[in-house]
Amino acid sequence: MAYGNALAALADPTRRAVFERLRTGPRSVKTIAHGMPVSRPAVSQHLKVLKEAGLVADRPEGNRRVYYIDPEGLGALRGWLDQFWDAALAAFQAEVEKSADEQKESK
Amino acid sequence: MAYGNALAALADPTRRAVFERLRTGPRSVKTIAHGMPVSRPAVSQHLKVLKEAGLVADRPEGNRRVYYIDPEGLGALRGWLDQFWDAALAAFQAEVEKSADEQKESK
DNA sequence: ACTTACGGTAAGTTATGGCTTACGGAAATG
DNA sequence: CATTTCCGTAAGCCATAACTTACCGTAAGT
Repeated sequence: MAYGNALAALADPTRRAVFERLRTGPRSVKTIAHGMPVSRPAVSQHLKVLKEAGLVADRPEGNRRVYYIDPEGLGALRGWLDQFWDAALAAFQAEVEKSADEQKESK
Repeated sequence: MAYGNALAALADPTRRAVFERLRTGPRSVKTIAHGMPVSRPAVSQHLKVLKEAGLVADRPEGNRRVYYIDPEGLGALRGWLDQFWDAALAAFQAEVEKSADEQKESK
């Protein structure tokens, strides 16, 4: 269920941009919002969603709040994806062979 | 940019359920829709979105259309996630140590 | 040929969610 | 202690998107 919230959180382009800004390291809200096409409160709301999804965590630093990526949500996503990876490759390979057979038949 | 569409496609719970039904192997639209809380046309619309995101592919089989998972979209997602994984772990570890230092200081 | 099964598309309705402005509180600065 | 900086929350607006029903074409059965 955890990966569901993570997927929903990362679906929005703006929120994903917020998340991607944390890839290089921890940042304050101000520096995250700087240069973004939306207002600072909007960024705060996005951070809240990301936090609830387990994708980011935050720490108070004096006047500011510093956000950073939380591996928990990221790990849940990876685990969910890996469930599909092997099965998907096998199924896809079978389809390729099936279409190759049809090619041969129609000759 | 491909991972963006994939994330958006998998964000919706119903559409994700459709996708997850293909994990065990190829299926027709009818069998996918069977037992779902939404109508069959809704399932068709979800399949269209998944297909445009590169997450599924389809093949005609007589009267029916059989859908199966396409590794392309899945792979794009994995690649994008991996970009964050190492950086996230390192950053998170640094935060843990920082909070441990503060504990020691306040003693 | 008629009928049934299958599935994609169109049109219309409704709920959700992302944005803005306005406000409030807490910590630094002077 | 007044002011400024930083950030979160509330209220309201509006666009998007996930449904529904209705309809259409195509392939299989009888």
